[in-house]
Amino acid sequence: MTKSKGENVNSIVENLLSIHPMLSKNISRAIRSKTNLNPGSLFVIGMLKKHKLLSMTEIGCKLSMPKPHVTAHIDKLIAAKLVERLNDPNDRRIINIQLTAKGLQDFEAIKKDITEELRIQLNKLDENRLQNLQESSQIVRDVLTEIVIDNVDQGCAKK
Amino acid sequence: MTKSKGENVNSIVENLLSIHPMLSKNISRAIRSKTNLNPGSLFVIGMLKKHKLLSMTEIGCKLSMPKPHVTAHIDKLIAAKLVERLNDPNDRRIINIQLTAKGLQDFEAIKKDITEELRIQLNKLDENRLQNLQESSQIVRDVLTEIVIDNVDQGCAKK
DNA sequence: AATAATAGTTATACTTTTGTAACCATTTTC
DNA sequence: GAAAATGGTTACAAAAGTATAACTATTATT
Repeated sequence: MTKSKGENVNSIVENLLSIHPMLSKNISRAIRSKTNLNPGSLFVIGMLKKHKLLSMTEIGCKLSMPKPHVTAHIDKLIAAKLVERLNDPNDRRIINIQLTAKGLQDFEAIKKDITEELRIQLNKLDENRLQNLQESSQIVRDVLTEIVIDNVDQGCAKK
Repeated sequence: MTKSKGENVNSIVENLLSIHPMLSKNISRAIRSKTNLNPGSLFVIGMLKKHKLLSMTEIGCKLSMPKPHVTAHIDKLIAAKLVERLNDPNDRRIINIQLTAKGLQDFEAIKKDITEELRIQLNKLDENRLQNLQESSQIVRDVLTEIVIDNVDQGCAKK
């Protein structure tokens, strides 16, 4: 019972549309209750953890947000000492952002906190289903990362 | 290279935390640009499509939103003729909500619209990866539905 | 029959997200 | 070297999500 390409795409879209609100509700709520950061700022941190060093413009490009919003997020993160600004030696207009040691450390702790309920629920699953879910979520993550990054990076190229 | 239960849970949490912002950015933006509805209202419709008939309180319970928000969402959806109110014959306090024919029809069209970009990206994947992603996203959806519903339904029981 | 509990609405306020216009500093282009 | 383009900030405004208190109508409790 293999499906056609079109059927698979439709089914995937259905699944992602169903997954989205479940994650959104739970994770957003947890972020609000467990941290002083808003979800958007946490996305910025996650992006910085992945890419190590990004300029303001690059952050905005990768997260599809206009520059003024990036400034606002970074201002908050700097006030919390989670990131720092670094002047670019080659271009004095550019300000590069990176996580501080505290930022990296706090990010891990925050992740633990905000997913605690989810973790409790997951722990009720038996080993086989967990293993299965682990592999499946990994695949979804990897493929989405690939196609979403490709999409967002249009125009975000490093010159 | 099988993982321990705890390792699997951690890895799943990591994956879900990574999937969330990718879906959030893309789907939320598409909802905003392609429809007159806000994301929250669309979640309500999705829930109604699944459960057919829900009271105001049940909707709030399943989507973890307080009753005043439900009223606001339903008011908008009724103005758009996508849902209708039905008085409960057994309890005149209760107002049940269900999708109209237009609501069901529009929902399908909206889903097509807001996922068009995603669909284009997905179509670039080869058949094997699509099949793989279909199965994986289905598993993630099913398991999340199971554990999240269980979670949210605490206190939402049908009496 | 009086009281408590439930279902839903109205009103209000706050935060987050999103969008946009105007601006300064620096670099690139011609 | 003047003009245009780029990187970033400031300021303002609108939409959406979130939270809560107070209220009406109906049903359940005793």
